[in-house]
Amino acid sequence: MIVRFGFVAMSLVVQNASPSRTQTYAGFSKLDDRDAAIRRLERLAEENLSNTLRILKHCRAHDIRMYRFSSKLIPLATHEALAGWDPFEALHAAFREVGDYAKKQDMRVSFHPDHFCVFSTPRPEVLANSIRDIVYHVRMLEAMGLDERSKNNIHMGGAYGDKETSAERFVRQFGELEDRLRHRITLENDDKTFNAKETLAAAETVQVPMVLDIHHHAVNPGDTGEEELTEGLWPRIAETWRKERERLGLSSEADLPPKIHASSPKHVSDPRGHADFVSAEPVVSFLRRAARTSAALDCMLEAKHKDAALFRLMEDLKELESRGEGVKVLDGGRVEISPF
DNA sequence: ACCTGTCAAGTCTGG
DNA sequence: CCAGACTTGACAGGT
Repeated sequence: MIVRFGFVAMSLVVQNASPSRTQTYAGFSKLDDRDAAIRRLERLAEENLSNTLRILKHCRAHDIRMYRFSSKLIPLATHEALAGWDPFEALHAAFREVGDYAKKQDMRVSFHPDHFCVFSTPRPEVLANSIRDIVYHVRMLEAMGLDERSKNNIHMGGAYGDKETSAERFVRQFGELEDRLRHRITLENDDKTFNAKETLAAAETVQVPMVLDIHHHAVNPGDTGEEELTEGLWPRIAETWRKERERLGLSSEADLPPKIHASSPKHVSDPRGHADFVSAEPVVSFLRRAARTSAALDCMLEAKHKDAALFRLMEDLKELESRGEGVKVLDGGRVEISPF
């Protein structure tokens, strides 16, 4: 199985390259020239996009083929008070340049709208905000000129005291989204409410691919044991991706491999928190089992130290390779994992 | 230059 | 019923 690794949003290696510079609404409304204030937001967005491009070039230089964009590329993008503002016109060229570069380097890119995007919510205004947030993220992918292989990963949301009803509400409300939005979404198991089995059931029902977070699974496994995860759930998760490839007319698993997230617990007292780095052994242990089913897989690292954690993991993988642990570091940032 | 409280947004818990 | 925790990088205002 061929595995590629990626990291999230910012680089700890490239200096002064934040893709998430912003402005508070309090600061924005203090400026009395509204046009100038809006131009300032657009200037910040251009700076964020130009730093995003710098990070993509850094990825290319280090054979990193997977990256998650910051959701904060455009400051105050979905704020109520800026509802009439369309930043995409001014940012057209900047978005296109980022997208063109990602395509040229054949990078897998994505977004991860954060916890304000909740399709299980019983509150109509929260649902409306969630749709607005998804539209914002989809418009960014479209402005980059990226096809539907590039997606926005979300969680199902809260349980509100009744997880079953909540899951049904998720399926109903999510199902009402137009195809243009639905085809841009993946579903991920979370660390305290919807576990891997429940998330997979929902993903199968609404027909979107599922992203498996193996750290979330470790702290929120439900009744799913390790054996059932790799022998029972993983083949079904891989199948959600096969269906998506079929829908997109892609023939090879390498064209859109299943995706997982990996991170390590911050501390025994805070097992849900993300550690600075990622321990290689538990990840390799999962990958070797997944390799029974899959020929390709992409793994997003969610570590505090971002790309620095990725570089350290690659060094640790080389160490495992030298000990004959079923790992082989290839060129192009790819790692070959042998099944066991 | 550095430190600390705050930030647009949601949900859950505990008092 | 409401305040605070959760989580995160960066702003904003202070020294």
